[in-house]
Amino acid sequence: MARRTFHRAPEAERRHDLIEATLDCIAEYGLQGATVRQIAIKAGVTAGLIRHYFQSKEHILQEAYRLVIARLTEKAERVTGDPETRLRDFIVINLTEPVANSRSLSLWASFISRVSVDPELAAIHREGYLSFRNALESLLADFLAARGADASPERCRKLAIAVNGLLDGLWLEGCLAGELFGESELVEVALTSIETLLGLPLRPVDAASADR
Amino acid sequence: MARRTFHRAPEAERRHDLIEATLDCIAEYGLQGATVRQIAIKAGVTAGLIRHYFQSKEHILQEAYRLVIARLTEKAERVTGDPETRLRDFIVINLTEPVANSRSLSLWASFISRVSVDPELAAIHREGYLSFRNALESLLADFLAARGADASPERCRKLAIAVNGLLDGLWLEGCLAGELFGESELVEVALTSIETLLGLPLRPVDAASADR
DNA sequence: TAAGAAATTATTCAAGCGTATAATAGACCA
DNA sequence: TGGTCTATTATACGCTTGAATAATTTCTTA
Repeated sequence: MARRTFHRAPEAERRHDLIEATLDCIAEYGLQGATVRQIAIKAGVTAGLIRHYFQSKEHILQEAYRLVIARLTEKAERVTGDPETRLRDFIVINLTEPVANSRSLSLWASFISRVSVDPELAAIHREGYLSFRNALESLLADFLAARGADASPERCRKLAIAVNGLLDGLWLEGCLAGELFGESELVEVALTSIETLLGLPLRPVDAASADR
Repeated sequence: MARRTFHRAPEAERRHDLIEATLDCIAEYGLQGATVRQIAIKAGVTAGLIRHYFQSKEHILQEAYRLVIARLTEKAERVTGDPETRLRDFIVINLTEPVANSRSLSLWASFISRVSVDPELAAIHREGYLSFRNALESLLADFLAARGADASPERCRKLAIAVNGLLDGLWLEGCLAGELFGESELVEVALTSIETLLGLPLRPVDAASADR
């Protein structure tokens, strides 16, 4: 009865593969389907290996959540260019692939549902949330200032709350029922709504990207 | 070895108690913690009884989700009064207790994370979502019409998408991090933002409720 | 090329899971 | 009040779970 052959992988790579497999399991079968054995199968290893890299199942879930949050926020937080471009790109990125799709939502909701159970997950969540909102708030402040509009801290705070809510909500709608909306309908709604909220026009996406 | 005593409950009451216990378990320990045995303990019965009332665990979860959705939407969909009052109450209800709290979010997220796994849950979800958005769209149409503003179907659709997103997003923010906001800050942000989006003022909440 | 380190597999364990079935007792009606 | 129905308890079964440990194989390096 021959043992299966295997190859030894660098620690970082193996850990990453295991985390990726965990996310695949959660997206496909839900948190309940992300068992140690299923994750191992998906990663092409045996179950015991998971415990060699992660102290417990809780720990691999925490690492997996970190990766989910990073993927949801990293692109939007690295926008470049003038204030208007940065703001507009931020909006578009958050409402299009790969941030907005049903897999993202499945993963996000799975972890959110555990935030109230696992304090460590709650900490990871809070960090990601604050970082996202601060990024948005400074984008708004820069944009308003560049246009010579009122950019007082109070106004920026209120606007950040509203725009953050709008983006979160539209992201949710798009992920949950994307087929109910036209091609780029949600992005259009977001851009025109935010223009209205800020009281300032944003150049249309086409003209703007043609500039670059 | 004496058996434990018990009392026979009417079917409707017992079913309701079991569903309520299910929600308690999910809110406290997450979906994973909502085991047949835990639910039974929470309901003060033994595990076998659950199968007497529900065909399987899947079925009790589906019923539980129906209740969650009903509680999230029923109050807001029953607003009365003139168009402005209805719209404003709709907004306020969705962003205050008991709709907006961390328990609601835990339950909602738990089920949303299973929507992609269980088609029956997906159907329940879709029904609730469409009903909510239609209610909002007609509230907006009535309000715009009453004020003599443009209430064309296209405009109402776009506005409903935006306002729905805004409400969902603010609800999310409030549930997830309520302590980051002032007493009624989210409601204020929602009301002023929606005023801006519609291009029409809403009387403040105080003056309005004093009218009734 | 031989040896040692450790990454990986294989196996085992106790606990908990959803479900099935049999025994019991509460409640209603004759 | 006694008999009957069935809601409820009690117990058991087979599986799966996360975890622990022992056995191997791969890879490095001297």
